[in-house]
Amino acid sequence: MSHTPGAPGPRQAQKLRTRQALMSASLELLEQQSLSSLGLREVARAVGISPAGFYRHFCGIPELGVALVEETLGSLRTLIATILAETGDTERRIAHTVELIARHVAEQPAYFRFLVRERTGGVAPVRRAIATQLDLFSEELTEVLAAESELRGWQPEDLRMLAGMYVDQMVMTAAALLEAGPDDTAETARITRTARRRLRLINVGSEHWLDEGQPSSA
Amino acid sequence: MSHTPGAPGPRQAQKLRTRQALMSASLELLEQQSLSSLGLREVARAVGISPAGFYRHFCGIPELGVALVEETLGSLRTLIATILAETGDTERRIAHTVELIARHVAEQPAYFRFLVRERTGGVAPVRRAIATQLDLFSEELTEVLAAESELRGWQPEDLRMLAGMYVDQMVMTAAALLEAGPDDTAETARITRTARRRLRLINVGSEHWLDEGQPSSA
DNA sequence: GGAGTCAGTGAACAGTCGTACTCTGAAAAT
DNA sequence: ATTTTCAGAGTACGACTGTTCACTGACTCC
Repeated sequence: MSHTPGAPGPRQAQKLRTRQALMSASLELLEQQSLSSLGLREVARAVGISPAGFYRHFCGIPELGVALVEETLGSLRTLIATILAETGDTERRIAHTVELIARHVAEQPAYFRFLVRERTGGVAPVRRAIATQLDLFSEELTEVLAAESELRGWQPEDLRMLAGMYVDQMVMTAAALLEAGPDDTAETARITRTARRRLRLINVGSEHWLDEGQPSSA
Repeated sequence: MSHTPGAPGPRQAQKLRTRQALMSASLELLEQQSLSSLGLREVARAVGISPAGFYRHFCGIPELGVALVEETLGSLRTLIATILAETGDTERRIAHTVELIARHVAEQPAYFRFLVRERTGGVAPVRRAIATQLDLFSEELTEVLAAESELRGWQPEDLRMLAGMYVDQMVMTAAALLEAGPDDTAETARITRTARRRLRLINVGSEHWLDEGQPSSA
């Protein structure tokens, strides 16, 4: 019988396992190419199933790409939450955030490579999925910033602008770290150093944002 | 005879013409896909030459991509020079710069699409070529900023950091405008508005950069 | 325990791909 | 005027592509 809906059963368990295999194999293959040139057969071959079997999981490569977005950004969810919950003085927060990103990029390069590459890649549905997820992240950050005492009196639009800058800054930092590679420790140090300074500059700017009369129509 | 080295002659003139045709056809094809999935035959077919004829101009798609980087960023050279030579008060400079970018993106979407997409794309030589060109642009901007009276006393490294932020900001603005499409005037207006605010925030930050003791080792 | 579901197989389809080869004909060099 | 150069055509090659189809066999449900 096994009326427990939580228990997947050997059938669906195996299906989920190959589905996961398809996705992780794709991530590996995508380190050297981009999604729009990834072949359906190529992926199927990598996991050892026939090309037709691929269709049992995804109706095509674009759909697999969208699924990869969900998984990838889901896996970064804890990283994001950690960054959002960051407290303490600004300098520490910046240093900790950059270090967190650097560590995650070093540990899971494929995830970030996929996101950074396909964010502007040639597959529209995937591009949209990534944009949606990043917008969601940006919204969460906006709410965190709204609770910040230093940002009291900010207009909601400006808060969103600031959050967007932080998000884009993190993505660009990840991209730069990926380009350097994990072995180039000197370049990695240079990138994280610059990333900290950029965040610091944004922070300084936000501290004096209300000093000048910000035109509400500009 | 025609010993004038400047005169191309009908022979080389025709070769240059088909070479140019190959490149512009590629740019069109690349609006819907990325370079790593662009086919040699596909390009040859688009300009009406045989696949073998392609090799008379490029030894492969990656080489064509690198040539595209040169042409694309060469074509943006005047835009960049205009931005660099910008004078006047900050607010005007920001508004003018953003407007310049928006106009160029609307007029030559394919150029920017190619740069934005392949900047993080799957073809390493092209990625490196774009990075080199953008670094060059960043260096030029650094020198312009060094002459700025408001930035007197800045360390060279901080100037490079600031220039890099401006450059990345422009690239991201172009990317956002491309994603919106030229018809969505409301979204376009929203993007340029946000872009102006971002530049303004960076500017405010740079005005107060030296206020706080900037740790030289952070 | 018998019927149905369904992940995965294997073969076949019509294409496309990159590359290599010889050949042509007009421009260039002598 | 004759020879050389060379952009491009044409052909052929083997390999790879996405998609469809009927099929198998282990699981699920009643």
